[in-house]
Amino acid sequence: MIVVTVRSRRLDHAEPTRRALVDSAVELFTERGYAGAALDEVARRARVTKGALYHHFGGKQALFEAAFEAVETDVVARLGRAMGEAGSPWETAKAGLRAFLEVCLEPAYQRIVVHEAPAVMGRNRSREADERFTFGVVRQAIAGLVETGELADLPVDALARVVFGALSAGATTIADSPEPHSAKIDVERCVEYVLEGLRRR
Amino acid sequence: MIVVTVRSRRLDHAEPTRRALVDSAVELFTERGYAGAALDEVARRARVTKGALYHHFGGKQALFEAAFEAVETDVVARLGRAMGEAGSPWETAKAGLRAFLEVCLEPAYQRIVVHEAPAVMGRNRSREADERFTFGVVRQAIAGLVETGELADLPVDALARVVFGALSAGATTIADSPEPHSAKIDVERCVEYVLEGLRRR
DNA sequence: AGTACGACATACCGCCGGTACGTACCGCTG
DNA sequence: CAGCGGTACGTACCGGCGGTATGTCGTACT
Repeated sequence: MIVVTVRSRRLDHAEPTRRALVDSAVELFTERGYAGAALDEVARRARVTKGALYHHFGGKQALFEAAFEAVETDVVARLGRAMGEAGSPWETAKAGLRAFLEVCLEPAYQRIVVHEAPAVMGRNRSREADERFTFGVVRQAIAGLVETGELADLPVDALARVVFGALSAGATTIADSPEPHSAKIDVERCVEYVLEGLRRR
Repeated sequence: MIVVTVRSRRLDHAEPTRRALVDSAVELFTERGYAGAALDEVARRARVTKGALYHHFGGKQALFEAAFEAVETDVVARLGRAMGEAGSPWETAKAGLRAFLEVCLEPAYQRIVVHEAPAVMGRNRSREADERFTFGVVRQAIAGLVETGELADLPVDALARVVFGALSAGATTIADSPEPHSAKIDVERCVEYVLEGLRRR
């Protein structure tokens, strides 16, 4: 039996508005944070009304999570490209590190994923979501290094969390620094030194 | 000239209500987060009205910052006691590390300081505030270790931020873990390994 | 005793998230 | 092609909550 799923033409109309809503949500949440962004204005920027918004999303929180996913999927894709070009596992990890620091400089990632998400979605939901995105990438890299014996034999989960925290803090430091350039040099030195210190010894 | 400042008896009445407000603010912000805590209920738990609240504080944000400071000062005091008993700088640092992980398990610190503060107070204000409290302690410890040559010669600011991030992430991991006990063992192993890796080599 | 001021209480406004309901348009069926 | 059901919105409204303006009571000071 062959089932041909025909995309309704109505969906061709519905999806663009949905995407427009997510886009303006990412914009406004980035600019003013979760509490500061009014749903009326999110809808206005997408040139629809709140009715449309509540048709596509369950509420403000659901809209935020959609924005969160949009940002994360984009980031993960770029991280994948940056790491795919490297050779050895160790080189891959370092390439990922640098790419991740770059990503953390972007306002949308900083505000939505790093700062607001834990408070808005709750710690557990935020953690679970991260698992499927950026943190998942870091975890994979760490796991690979531990398996191949490059890194010391430590519990992967805990190690990945600690390293991820160090990376995020470093990135935040760079982003908020009055002199991002020199700050980035300092942070990269520290992080690389930390990673070197983790090598099997 | 001798000036005797006589504490007005009115202040003896005003300060207890102020403290009661801060206390119930810490409670409610911990339970329901910043957005979920209604000022009316904060006042109600302190057995006053919103009028009293707005007499003592400029607004919700100011109240949050007062709660933030209350939590942090308490934590710093306990950290100081825990570290004062140790001998060498290295031992002091390790004692501080363990004490800090303990602190991070407390809901009030987790919710108010770690998760909500960056979003509520803004990243820069939150960073500046931290500087005067918990992060200041960590920074001091790191600076001491670098000066005495125990740690590698890295930029202190960046290093302190990275280590602080690693600690916070580790603590969050423990707090949110389904099995905090084993998680704590894992995290402590990782963090100690990271610190060992930072020793001058 | 009168007065000034601080420490609250009360009443009210405006914004915003959420809900209920109405409407236009599309695709399907007989 | 007429009628019908359902989807994709728009409109109108409610309620909660942060913030403000104003009133009141008690204390210290003269």
